[in-house]
Amino acid sequence: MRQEANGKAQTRIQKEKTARIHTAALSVFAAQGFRGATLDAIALEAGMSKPNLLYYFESKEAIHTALIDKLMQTWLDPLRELNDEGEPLDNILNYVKRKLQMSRDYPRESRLFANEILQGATRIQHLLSGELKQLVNEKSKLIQRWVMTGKIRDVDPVHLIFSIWSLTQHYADFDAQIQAVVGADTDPYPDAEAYLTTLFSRMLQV
Amino acid sequence: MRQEANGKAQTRIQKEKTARIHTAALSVFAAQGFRGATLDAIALEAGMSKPNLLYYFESKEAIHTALIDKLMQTWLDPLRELNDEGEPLDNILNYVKRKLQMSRDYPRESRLFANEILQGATRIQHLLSGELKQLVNEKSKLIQRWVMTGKIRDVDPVHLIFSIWSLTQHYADFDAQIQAVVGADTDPYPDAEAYLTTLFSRMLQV
DNA sequence: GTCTATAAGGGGATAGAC
DNA sequence: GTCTATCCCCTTATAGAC
Repeated sequence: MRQEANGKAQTRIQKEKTARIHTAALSVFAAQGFRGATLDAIALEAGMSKPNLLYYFESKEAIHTALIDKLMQTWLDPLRELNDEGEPLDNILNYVKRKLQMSRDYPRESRLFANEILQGATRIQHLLSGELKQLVNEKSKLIQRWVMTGKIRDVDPVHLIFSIWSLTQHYADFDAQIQAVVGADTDPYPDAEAYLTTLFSRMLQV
Repeated sequence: MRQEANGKAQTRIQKEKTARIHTAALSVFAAQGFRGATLDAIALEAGMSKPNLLYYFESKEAIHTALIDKLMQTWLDPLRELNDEGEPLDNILNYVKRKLQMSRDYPRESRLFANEILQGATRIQHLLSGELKQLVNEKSKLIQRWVMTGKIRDVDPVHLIFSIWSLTQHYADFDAQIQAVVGADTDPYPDAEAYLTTLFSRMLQV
C-alpha cells in the first residue's frame, strides 16, 4: 500500500516520480481518452515499469482522478480573475487572450478536459453543476452590470462565456483539423488572437 | 464472409439490420469513443447478439469506418452550399443557423467527429488535408471577395470559418457542461441562436 | 523500491449447431 | 441468419524475489 497517495508529505524521489507519472499520463489520457490509454503506454512514456507505476498509484483510475483534480483546481482561474477593475471591454479581451494562451501552452490539459466533457462528464458532474455553475452565475452578473451601465453592448452573458470557452479551447482541441487546413508549418495562434480580438471588440464595443 | 459489406445490393432485411447497427453504434461510439465502445454495448443497443452483429460487419473497426464515411459525406454540405447568391451577410448567418441546427438535430454525429479530431484524426487525416482544406480555401476566397467589395467588414476568412464550426458544434460536444450551467430543463438553443446571430452580425455588418 | 512472472477478467472474433 | 460456447489476446492488477 502506498502511504502518500493523497498528497501528504513525500520524499524528494517520490515527488519526482509522481510528477513524471502525471506528465506521462496527461499525454496519454489527452491523446487517447480514458479507455484508450493503457498503463503500458503511460509506463513507457514515464520511463518506468508498469508495476513500478502501480507502486505510486493504486490504479489507472487513481492516476486519472489525480490529473482531473489537479486540472480543475486551476482551469477556472482565468474566469475567477475577471473583475471590475479597469475597462470592462479590456477585461474581457484580456480574459480571451489568457484563455487562448492556455490553449497554446497547455493543449493536453484542454484535451483531457474536452475528453471528459464529451463523454458525459460523469466524473466531474458535481464540479460543473456546483462550482462552475456558481462561478458562471457570479461573472454573468458582473457582465450584466457592464451592459446595464452602458460599458459594453447588450449581450447574453452566459452565452458570451460559452463562446469564449468554445473559441479559445477549439485551437487546442481541434488542433488536428486546424493544422490540416493551415498547414503543419503554420502557427495559427497569432492570427487567432487577432481574429478573436476583432470579434469581441466589434461585438461588445459601445 | 459477408457479401454486401461495401454497400452493394442488399435485401430489405439486410438494410434494416445494418441501419439498426449504424444507429446503435453511432450512439455508443459518440458517447464512449472508439476504445470505450464495446461490441457488447453496440449489440445490446441494437437488440441483437454479438455474433449476429459480426455477421453484418466483419469487425468493430469496420462499423466505425462505415459510420465515419457516412458522416463525412454530409458533414461539410452546409459549407459547400455557402454561395454568392443573395446578401453575403445573410448567407453567413444562414450557414451559422444551419450548423447550429445540425448540432441540435445530430449531436451524436457531432460528437463522433469531435472524438475523432480530438484523438488526432488519424483515420480521416486524408479527408481533412484533402477535401476539407480545399473546400475551406475555396470558400475563403468567396468571403475574401465579399470583404474586398465592401459587402462585409474586414475579417480573416479562415478563422471566421473555424469560429463558426467551434461555436455551433460546441453546443453538441460540450452539452454536458452547458446543461450543468443552464440546467437540464432549459433548452439552450433559442438563446444560442439569438446570441450567435448578434455576434456575427455585429462583427461583419458594414 | 523495483523487477519478473502471473493471475484474473474483459472484450473482439470465430466455430459449429440449428 | 442466428444462436451458444469458446478461443485468445490484451490489459489491469498482484505476488513474490531481489
